[in-house]
Amino acid sequence: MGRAPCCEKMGLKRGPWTEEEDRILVAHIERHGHSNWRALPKQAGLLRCGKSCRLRWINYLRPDVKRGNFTGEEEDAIIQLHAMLGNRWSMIAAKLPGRTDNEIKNVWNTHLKKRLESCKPSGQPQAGKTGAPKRKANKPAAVPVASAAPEGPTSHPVSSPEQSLSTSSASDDSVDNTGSFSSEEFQVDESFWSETLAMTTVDSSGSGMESSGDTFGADSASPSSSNDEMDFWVRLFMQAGDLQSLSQI
DNA sequence: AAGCTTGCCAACCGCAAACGC
DNA sequence: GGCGTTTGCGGTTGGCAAGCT
Repeated sequence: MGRAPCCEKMGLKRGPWTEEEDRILVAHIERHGHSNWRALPKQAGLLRCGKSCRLRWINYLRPDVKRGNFTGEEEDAIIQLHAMLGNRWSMIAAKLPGRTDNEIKNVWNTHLKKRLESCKPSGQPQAGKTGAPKRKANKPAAVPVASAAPEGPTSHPVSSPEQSLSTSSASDDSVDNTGSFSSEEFQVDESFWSETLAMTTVDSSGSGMESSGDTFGADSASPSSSNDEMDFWVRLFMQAGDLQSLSQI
């Protein structure tokens, strides 16, 4: 909001969107779609840059965007995914129907990160905070082991939902120091992600979550049920467990 | 009641990948 | 294959509201 303007110099508007602008953008996208963000504002008669329109649509105006507080399950999912993926917000968002990367990023930075830090010994670096390379699009396999399996014993890249933070207010210690999963014990490699993500997208039973690419399409299906979400996590954890066993052979 | 601090979140920027010619 | 343009992503900022002194 207060940086060097990129739109202002072209006479374009910046800052908070008005209801009128929202209406115009939604109406235009409903009628013509958004094949070309750059041309869209001009066609719609908006004094905004395409980037701004895109962001507004994705983060706020899309019909499938879920508003309101995050549920415990969603927070757990974010924590787990962040432990494995690092700051790949778009990938995390793809696994949380109705949530945007921006929203997840905000929740992480304002709530979850602090919560996580408060229950780990000082000096422990945050999972994936620095390790993840910036934007390796569509390449979950690129998750470096270092970020996928945080070094501290307090982080559990893959733990059961019961171990998750939001359900452990009285047992933060359990998240803990016992280290049932150490970085040596659990390492996520490329094949893990290829297989795991493929499993979630191609799941023929139909119980998997949506594919990461289509989850948020304006015309995508409605969000999956929480049962499906739980199913996803159960499968993910089981898969992780299987791979661990195999790696020890 | 007023001033100050802190937390939240919408929106912006820069960079890099993807795309098209 | 090279180059310019567009899109998407992650990091960061700053306005506002709530809480605190």
